[in-house]
Amino acid sequence: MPEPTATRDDILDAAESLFARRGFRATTIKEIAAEAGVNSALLYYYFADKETLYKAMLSRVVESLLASLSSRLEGVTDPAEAIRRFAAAQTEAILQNPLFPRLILRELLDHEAKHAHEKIASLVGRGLLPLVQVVEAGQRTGVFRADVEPRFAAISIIGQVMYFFVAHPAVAVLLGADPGPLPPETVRRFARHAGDFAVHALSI
Amino acid sequence: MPEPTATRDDILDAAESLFARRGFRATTIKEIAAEAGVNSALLYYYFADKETLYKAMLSRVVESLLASLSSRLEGVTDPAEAIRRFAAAQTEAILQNPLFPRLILRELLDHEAKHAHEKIASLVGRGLLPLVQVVEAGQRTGVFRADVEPRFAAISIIGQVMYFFVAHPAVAVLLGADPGPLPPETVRRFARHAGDFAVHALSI
DNA sequence: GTCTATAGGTGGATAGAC
DNA sequence: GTCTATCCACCTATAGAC
Repeated sequence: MPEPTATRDDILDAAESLFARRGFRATTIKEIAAEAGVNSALLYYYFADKETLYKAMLSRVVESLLASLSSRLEGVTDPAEAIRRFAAAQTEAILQNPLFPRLILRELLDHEAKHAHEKIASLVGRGLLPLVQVVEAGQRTGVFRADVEPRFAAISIIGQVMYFFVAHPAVAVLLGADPGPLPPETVRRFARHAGDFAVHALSI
Repeated sequence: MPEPTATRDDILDAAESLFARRGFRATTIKEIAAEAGVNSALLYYYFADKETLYKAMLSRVVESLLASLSSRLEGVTDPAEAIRRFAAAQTEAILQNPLFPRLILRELLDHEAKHAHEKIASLVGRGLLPLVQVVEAGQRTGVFRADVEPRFAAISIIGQVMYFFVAHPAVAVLLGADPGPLPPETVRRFARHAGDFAVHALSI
């Protein structure tokens, strides 16, 4: 792990914003440099090439998301409460970094372009699997229906929220919202809805 | 609407496959021509430029999806049954054209690049809104909970299935599946799960 | 309708001064 | 560390022969 410097972080910030909004291929080194306020050649002092910069950016984002998620989920034991908390935590983490869903979805969509396969495994292991285990725990204690595939349930829970953010243009039209980002109240209302929706779906 | 010819359709087919797998910017005119088995200059005989080709491809896909969806949903009156049918219909339409979720998600992610804003409105009006109305109908007849925002519910229902397909690399890891596309039985099992999940979530 | 050839532009990456 | 200047590859799009 190379030690962070102010300039290096500026470059990573600019890369994060541009890669999220336009995608890997549509973002140029010169654009990133311009947004970071540095010369484009300087990017090659900090990163070997565009791909390496992309991977460094994605690592930083994924780590910060997983850290944010797990810090919000400590010490919850009741399964239903854990599901609601998960939806809320996922949403709060995204409100903190709104670029996150786009970066992950782009990575999933572009998986043929190899990019960063290990990061996906990391997200599954530390993001999806804990949720699967919560559902299984609820089934063991008898509060959740036994005829639900726990892994399918985890996909349903996470999918609702991810789709809400990624489909933002469609969601905004459906909700009749002004252009631009949705107000945080609306986003948090959806998060509560998603938690309720999942708990009702799972409960006996 | 230009009249279809065999060559034009070959080009659209190739464009569909490549744009879905790699995205707009990462796909080159020469690749599309090669996959269609024609010379790259020929693409400019049928389409004004790359953007026009992209829009024609997307229109064709969206129209065929909406047609496939609505043909599967005719004459269903019971709201719970309509929800289950919707999840199944969405899944069958995707099995018929597996590229569809990626194309739509890419379009949503790239909306800043203008591309085809009208197609999103069309998908909302003819894909999402009918689902909202089903939820509202169920609430009126008292079979669905009244304390659910129908538009949020529609997002949850569609989001589950879209995420399942788009997050395929993560889903495959979670399910411990072989590389490559998931077996149709697994996909249909998820579709049934998604329908059940939503109906349980909505029912009193 | 379909091809060859190529113009014109842009992007990733490097060399080397400061 | 940061910049200027530039090379080379590749991509979109057009001109024009067949």
